[in-house]
Amino acid sequence: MPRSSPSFDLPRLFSALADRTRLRLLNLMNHREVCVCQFVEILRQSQPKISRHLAYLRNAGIVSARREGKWMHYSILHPADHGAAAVLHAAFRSFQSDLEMQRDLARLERASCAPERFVALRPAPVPAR
Amino acid sequence: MPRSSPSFDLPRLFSALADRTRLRLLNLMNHREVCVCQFVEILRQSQPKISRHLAYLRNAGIVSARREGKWMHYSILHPADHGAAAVLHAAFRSFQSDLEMQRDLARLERASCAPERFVALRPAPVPAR
DNA sequence: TCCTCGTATACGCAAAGGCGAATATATGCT
DNA sequence: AGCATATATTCGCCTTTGCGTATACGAGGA
Repeated sequence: MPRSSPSFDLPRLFSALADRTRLRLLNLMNHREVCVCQFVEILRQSQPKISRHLAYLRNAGIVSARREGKWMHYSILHPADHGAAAVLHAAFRSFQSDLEMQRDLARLERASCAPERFVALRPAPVPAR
Repeated sequence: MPRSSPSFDLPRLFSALADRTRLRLLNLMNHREVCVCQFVEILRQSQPKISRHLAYLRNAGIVSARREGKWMHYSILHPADHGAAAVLHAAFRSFQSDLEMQRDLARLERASCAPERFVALRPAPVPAR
């Protein structure tokens, strides 16, 4: 039986949105490109977990990845389908009344991927032989 | 760790929308109350399957049920949260570009729960003893 | 080339979801 | 009470999802 639906795969889109961690990731990507290390630092979740959810969003076609040296930068990929884009937009708007989402955004303001900030915490170099 | 989110449970809402059968049910309930027998007839799916998905929507809080004699009538329960209501509204709008959804609505126009339509198909009465 | 860092994927497990088939519940009729 | 109809729930099975842990990959620097 043909689906006869030229439109977006809506259940797939909704599945991608049906997880709090993924919603937080999308919220951080709203209007800007975000690096994986920033996601990890802001959400305080393990790197594999973050990476897996980003892969899920990528497979759902609502996020794109760009490599820059060792770093991966993720950003929203707005669906071509108008209805799907509207759903995504409504989701973003709903984040405005969510305190945790706003807190995440505030932390993104200060977050930085620059590892120089942690130089002082590095272990002492191994003595030369 | 407190969620600190007074808003709607968005992942739960999106989970409820992450199934094509449930989206079709919601589409049929748009602007009108629909009887279970109509769902079964229009979607051509088994009654337990329809009933299970309706229960899922009920538990997610986006549908309400009303009993009328032997029949159960379901209708949309718009969320109080503005963001969640907007998401739901965007979902409904996206149905307009989906051929199967429009076909379902067209079938709803003709569908009726009245069993009188099938009187002619009933077996002959058992002869009196 | 080796090492390190940032990121992605594989593995094993537990929980959730979806389905068909069977069964239970509720209402109305006789 | 007994039966038929409309709907809901249960059960067993399979697939999917989410997670922690471990490991692989890929780029840059020594």
